[in-house]
Amino acid sequence: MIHIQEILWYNIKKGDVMNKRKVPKATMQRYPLYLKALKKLQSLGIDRIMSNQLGSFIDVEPTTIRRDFSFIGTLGKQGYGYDVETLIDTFEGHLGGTYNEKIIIVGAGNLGRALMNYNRWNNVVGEVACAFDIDESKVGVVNDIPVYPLSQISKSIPVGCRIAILTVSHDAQETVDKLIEAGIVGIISFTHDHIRVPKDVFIKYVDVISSIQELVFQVNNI
Amino acid sequence: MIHIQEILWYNIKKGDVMNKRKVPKATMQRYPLYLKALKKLQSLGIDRIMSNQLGSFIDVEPTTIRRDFSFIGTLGKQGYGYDVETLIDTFEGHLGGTYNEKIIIVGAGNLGRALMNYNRWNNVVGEVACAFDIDESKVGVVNDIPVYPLSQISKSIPVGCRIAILTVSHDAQETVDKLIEAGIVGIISFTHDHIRVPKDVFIKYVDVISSIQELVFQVNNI
DNA sequence: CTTAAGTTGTTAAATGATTCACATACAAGA
DNA sequence: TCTTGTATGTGAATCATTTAACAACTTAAG
Repeated sequence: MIHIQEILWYNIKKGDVMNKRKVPKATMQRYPLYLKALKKLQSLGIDRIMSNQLGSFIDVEPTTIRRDFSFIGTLGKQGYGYDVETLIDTFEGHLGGTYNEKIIIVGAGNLGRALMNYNRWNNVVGEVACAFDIDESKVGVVNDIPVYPLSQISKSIPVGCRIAILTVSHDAQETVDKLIEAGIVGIISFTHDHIRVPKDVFIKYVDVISSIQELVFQVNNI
Repeated sequence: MIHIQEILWYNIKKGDVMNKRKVPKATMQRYPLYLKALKKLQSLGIDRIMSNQLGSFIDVEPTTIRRDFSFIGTLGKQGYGYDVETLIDTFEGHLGGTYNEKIIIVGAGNLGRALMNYNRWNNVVGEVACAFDIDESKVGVVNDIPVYPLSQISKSIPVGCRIAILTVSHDAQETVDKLIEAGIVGIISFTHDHIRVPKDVFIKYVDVISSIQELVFQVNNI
């Protein structure tokens, strides 16, 4: 004899837990694009959108968009489309739009300072809390952001800080090891070096040179 | 009766022309990584390598590496491995290592100037020939690189220039349209805007904010 | 020369991602 | 309220990429 509670539990499990399928990597890479596009559309006064309109706006198949959205939940209404504001709120919740992500910059050279002067951090992912550099002469303040000596990382790293932007020009691996020890679990690396991290730490490369090389390859192989 | 020439022709065609399969996108994205790793290994004095050694160095399956390499040609020797110098030469040939790629930077603000001061362009993909900015007050010279008014793009763009780095903060789409008109076929965009290009033009985004958002999503969904 | 050990390049199998196709449900107008 | 048109969300099919498995070949040693 099967108890009603078992049936309910089974359905809940099946519907909520088991359906929480792993989000494909390719899908994750498109989420920031969706958010970007939706904000643009909102700023143009659009408050409701269909998957094929959004698709033609960003060159993604409507059906790909619908499937990508479905990993997050049931966001649209059949026969109606999607509410732009709802979508933006949902995506911001997942992509750091609570604006309380504390980010540190490691390496206060040309690029590091350019990033500190970049004025679009707030209201996008959070704020740059502070920076670090191994060179004591770089210590000080840039655009209201304090720069500390790298040796003080474990003392000066903000509470709850998980993400670091790496703009050092030397000893990248060594620096990353220190960051992980200090509790960092996500790294954006601007260096052209390959860095090894444990598999519970995520690293993403923002590498102009690799991008140009890939572009040259594409241009040469039409 | 079949003539010997037909057999030879058939074999050549089958082996050389038909096997020139289209390189997968995923593979293209790994080529710069391979080149980077190989150069590192060479600087450590390694002149011969096996696919599984390289694989464990960069966390890519050896069999993926071998397949990726096979799109370019027969680069290794069975029972021996790969000659590091040969690999580097081959990849450099495909990825702009002839160092004669003339690159322009469009937008001479903080980021644009930081890129001009970045001193690792030479001997990697080519050189930054010049820069452009819509703001006449930015015109001048930065790190020996001339900065021209954007209005002069069609006159001042170097002959044979195919690749532009976009670091403008406004009117990205409009600027890109001008670049394409001036003969640019590959664009690295640092802007956070979505840009539309004809399908014979390639665009790659180097976008800190999207990267951070993707990282936040990953960190939140372990 | 012959054999053993080892690594590539590639065919075939497995996994991952995209697109098709359609049942389902909502919206809007009569 | 009913009916019609429309857009979503999702199994099933297709396409793309990765991994496994192995034949073919190279080196090196006896």
